[in-house]
Amino acid sequence: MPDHDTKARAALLAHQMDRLTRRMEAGIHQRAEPVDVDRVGPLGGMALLALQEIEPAPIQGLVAMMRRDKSQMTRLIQMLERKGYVERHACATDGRVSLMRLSDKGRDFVGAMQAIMADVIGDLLKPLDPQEREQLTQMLQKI
Amino acid sequence: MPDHDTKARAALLAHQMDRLTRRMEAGIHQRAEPVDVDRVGPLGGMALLALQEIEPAPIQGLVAMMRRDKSQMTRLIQMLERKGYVERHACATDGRVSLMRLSDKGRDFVGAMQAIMADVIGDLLKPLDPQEREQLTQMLQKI
DNA sequence: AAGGGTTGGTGGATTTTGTCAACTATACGT
DNA sequence: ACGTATAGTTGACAAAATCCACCAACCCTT
Repeated sequence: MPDHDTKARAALLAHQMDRLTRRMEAGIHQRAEPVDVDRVGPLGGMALLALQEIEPAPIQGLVAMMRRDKSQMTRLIQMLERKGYVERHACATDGRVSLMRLSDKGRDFVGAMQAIMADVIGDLLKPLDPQEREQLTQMLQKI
Repeated sequence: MPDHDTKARAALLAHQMDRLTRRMEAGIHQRAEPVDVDRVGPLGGMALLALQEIEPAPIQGLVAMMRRDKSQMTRLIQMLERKGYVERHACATDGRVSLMRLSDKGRDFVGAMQAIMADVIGDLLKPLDPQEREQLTQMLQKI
């Protein structure tokens, strides 16, 4: 009965991912001093991390990268800008886009955030040996 | 500079997971006939899937499994019960707990849902050969 | 150069999820 | 019998997601 197995395994995978994500967030929330995650929110944190990879970038870049609705992204960025984590300036070659980049404050945040995440995730991945971890990221990369 | 690499890779992993989750949900949302996911919501769907694995179970069971707040689970189950997907009856040995199990309608839903998920996930995992898929679920299992 | 379709970004409104604290009632241990 | 722990519920609220309409700048094609 391979059919039943396949079906159950797909659901299992989704469940595992959800669970793992949840544990990550919980771990981060726990270890991050309130000062650090000082009201950027988990989503804002992810956005800053992502932005660091592609800056300078238009909102559309983040939308594609994070797969969120664009309206959600504009509001998120507005918030991050208000709080001084990102800066924006009009694009010279296209009047519609405004390019975002991290401010110094934003860059500091990203550094701290990465440290925390490395800590938390390293912890969660303890049951895996280094080689497996490498495999895991590579597999996810392929997808 | 191994330190910088490690930090970046942790963030990358989180990002990959988030992205993959998002793609799953999008895929499911796309292929599910509206009738099927007929207002149970993504979370409700996951809950039914999870419940199937452990029924009959108290709410506390789902709370542990899905790592959500108990109040959230209460309300979610109430909704699912109202709509006829789950049934509850008092536990004989413990007056505090009420055990949940899937109704026939709930069971039908789970079957349909699993089929869709197998489809969607099978699609997303296409870049991986069968052996790798096996590895992936096993790794996640370890965690 | 002028229209028509496309794309980047915003705003409004609503729903779904998530969080935190208080509270009831039953169970359990001593 | 008493204090404490546990299962479940409720209220209030914050955060995240979704959907739709909209503007303005772009890019065509004619």
